[in-house]
Amino acid sequence: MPELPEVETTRRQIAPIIVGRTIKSVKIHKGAERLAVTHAPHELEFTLTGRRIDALDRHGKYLIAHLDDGRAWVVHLRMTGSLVVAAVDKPHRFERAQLSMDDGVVVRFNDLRKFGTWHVVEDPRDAMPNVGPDALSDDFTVSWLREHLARRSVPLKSVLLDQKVAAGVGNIYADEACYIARINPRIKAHELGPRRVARLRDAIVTALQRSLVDGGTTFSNYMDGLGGAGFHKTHVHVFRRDGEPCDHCGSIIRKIRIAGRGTHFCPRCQKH
DNA sequence: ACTATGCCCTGGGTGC
DNA sequence: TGCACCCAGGGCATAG
Repeated sequence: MPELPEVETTRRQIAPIIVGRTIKSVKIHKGAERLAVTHAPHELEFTLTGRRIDALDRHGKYLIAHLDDGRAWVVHLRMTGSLVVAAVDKPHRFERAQLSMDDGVVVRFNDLRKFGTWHVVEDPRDAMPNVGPDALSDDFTVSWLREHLARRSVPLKSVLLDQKVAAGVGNIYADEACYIARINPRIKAHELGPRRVARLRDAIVTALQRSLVDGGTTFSNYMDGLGGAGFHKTHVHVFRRDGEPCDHCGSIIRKIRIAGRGTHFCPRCQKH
């Protein structure tokens, strides 16, 4: 699942290759029409064609390509998407769209489950209306987090998945952050005191930064901007490690369900 | 305003 | 080998 570290890894890899280049052609494949949110597929292809990419930014899990006509091409990889730059060779099994750049480089959008989205908008914020500060930005402060936790009575895990609260955090890093902060993901958000909120904020940043060093986490489908895998999986503490011993205390990692999401934690290190 | 639920989508895994 | 079923989950729509 591409979350902040995976999307940022992709951005860093493909930005040097596509920024400054002009899009020569775009093809959204049959069956992947839902990819195009703001336009009909052929209109979106037409809209992108001939545009130069002036910058490639990221906010939370969104990639934002700034175009030379002032608009923005906003890409979300959702569950199984990846944006891969590759020399021309045989297409990936789950390729849903393809761009050719003016220097011959081909950018492939692969997405097994077809949940990914493309917007072309005047203002990138129009494509991500419910998104708050990026979790690795200076705007993601302890006081911001405290404010949002204080008015929510749902489990902490649910709040951490809310992109309005911490853009870029998804299921993997919500679990990892709770583990690093030694907080039970089931605790009601408003029950967290100031000290633990501060610890949690640091743990979120730590979890994301550690993964970024490894190029993100690949469990099954995620591939980075060059078609490779992230290797943070080998450094994950709890996510999908249920049944295995905790790195710290040796207790068996448990898996429960919170807000419809698989949630992993150490019952001893994260008692409360 | 907050909370809960269902939907989208398809390969991989399991059980019979 | 085949078939039915369940699971994974980000973000949105909808209802309460």
